[in-house]
Amino acid sequence: MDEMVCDRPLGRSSGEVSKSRNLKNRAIHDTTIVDRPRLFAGILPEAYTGIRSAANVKQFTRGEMLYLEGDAVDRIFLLTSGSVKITKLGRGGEEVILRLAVSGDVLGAVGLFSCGMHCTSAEVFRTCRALVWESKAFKGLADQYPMLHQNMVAIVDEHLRELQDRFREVATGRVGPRVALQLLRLLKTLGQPADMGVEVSLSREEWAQMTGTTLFTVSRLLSAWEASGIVRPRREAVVVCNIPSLIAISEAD
Amino acid sequence: MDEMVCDRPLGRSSGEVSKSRNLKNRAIHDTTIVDRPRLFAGILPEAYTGIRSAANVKQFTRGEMLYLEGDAVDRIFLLTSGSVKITKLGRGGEEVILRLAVSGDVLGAVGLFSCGMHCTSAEVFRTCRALVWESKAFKGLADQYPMLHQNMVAIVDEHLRELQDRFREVATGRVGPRVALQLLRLLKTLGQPADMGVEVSLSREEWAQMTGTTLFTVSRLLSAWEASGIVRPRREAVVVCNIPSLIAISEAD
DNA sequence: TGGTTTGTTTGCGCCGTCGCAAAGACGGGC
DNA sequence: GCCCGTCTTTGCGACGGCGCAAACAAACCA
Repeated sequence: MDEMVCDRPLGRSSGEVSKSRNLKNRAIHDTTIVDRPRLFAGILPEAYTGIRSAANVKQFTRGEMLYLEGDAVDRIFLLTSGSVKITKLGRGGEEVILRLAVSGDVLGAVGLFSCGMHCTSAEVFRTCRALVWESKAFKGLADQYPMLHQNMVAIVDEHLRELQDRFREVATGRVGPRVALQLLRLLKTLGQPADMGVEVSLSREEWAQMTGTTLFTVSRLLSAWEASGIVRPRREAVVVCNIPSLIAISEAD
Repeated sequence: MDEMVCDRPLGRSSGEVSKSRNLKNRAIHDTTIVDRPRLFAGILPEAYTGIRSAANVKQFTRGEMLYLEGDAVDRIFLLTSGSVKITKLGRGGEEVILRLAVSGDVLGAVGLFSCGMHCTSAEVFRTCRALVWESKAFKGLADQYPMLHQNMVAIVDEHLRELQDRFREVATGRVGPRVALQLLRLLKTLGQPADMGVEVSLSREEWAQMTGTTLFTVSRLLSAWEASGIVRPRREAVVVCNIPSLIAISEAD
């Protein structure tokens, strides 16, 4: 019943790993603050409890669409497990993946306070659970706790910064370094221990949609890297064996 | 002394043109609300006056750097005239242009509330004036007027949405449509009436840096479009003559 | 006014990447 | 186990766009 937000596979986006490890023996309400999703950072524990109780816990299975590009924002999601693919379509049907949301990420909140419409689609990638607020209720909460707006600024800005990096890469760089870099990025949020390495489960086409290339080119790259012992290509996944080499490739040229 | 924020060359990013035109005879304090920069939307006029009085009015000339990638955020700028080029560099020195800020746009405010660092550089493009707040003072204002945070969410989200579009274009589309589309976009914010058309002042290299290509390819495209009577290439500028044709090109493929 | 700097155009050749097609590998269902 | 659908690999061919270099044009300055 009490949804925890703590099952990120490897690492943590902020640099607080060592900190929370050092504090593992502290009081319970302290750890609830440390493991709190960024959206609710700085909210008092009792207020946090109230905010959470205004949400319904729901589960979604792979392939389900949480919302579609163009929909009005009617629900706000806070992922507590699993992952969600955030995509955008072109007129010709070409689809790009903007990011993969994981546990602790919030979906829809930002759009609610800008134009009120989703400009992306959200498809469940790994079966996930989420806290779900009605948009009207969430608006009320945001009015009550101004800190939510401040947190949203930081969250959107982080998304913007990552997309700025990827824009620069796809605008000026070659495919190899881009794919290597994206592989390294997703290792941190989606990587799972596998035989002699870390596995990231994305199909060739999905890697292509993240990096602005084709599934064929991705396949060829992975084959070449396998020959060098850097990765082990799997069906709808890649096992990374040699991270330093991958970093070297990502910095080439 | 009283800086107005109202000299956008053509059009307006929001859809309020007809509205403000219909209300042109209303009381003065109403028009100050209509022409208010988005950052201060929803702020009471008297509070707005106080906020503005906390800023210094400064002028910057073409080529000046307002801040550099990696700098700590120490000043917040609100442009009242001119324009500023927001760029990002790669390790190899390749530079991309993320956007061109114009009158009414705010620079630095978002970074102040996320990581406190600039992740882009800002170079004055057309000599500009700006209201400038010390970051500490601005933080105090944001605490005092929570609406500022809410407005910042909408502002960053708009930047994110535009970059998402451009990311999709550069990731999946061809150069021609991209350049045409960017030409149409900047027409709205930077376009100035010229002989039989609208002029946008950007060099070939800058067009390339906005669209993820090279100045040579841009030059070739413009030459081809000139042969069709769609544009008139100028030194460090392009005059657009046939907008519908440009739209057709941007939607091709 | 003439020289210098900066920006632009255009030709030519090459290479990275795409696009398709066919074959192969893997997994799921019955 | 077998079939069938989906995903992946690889070869081959083509082409869009890049990179360079040289000529050209326009502004700037003395």
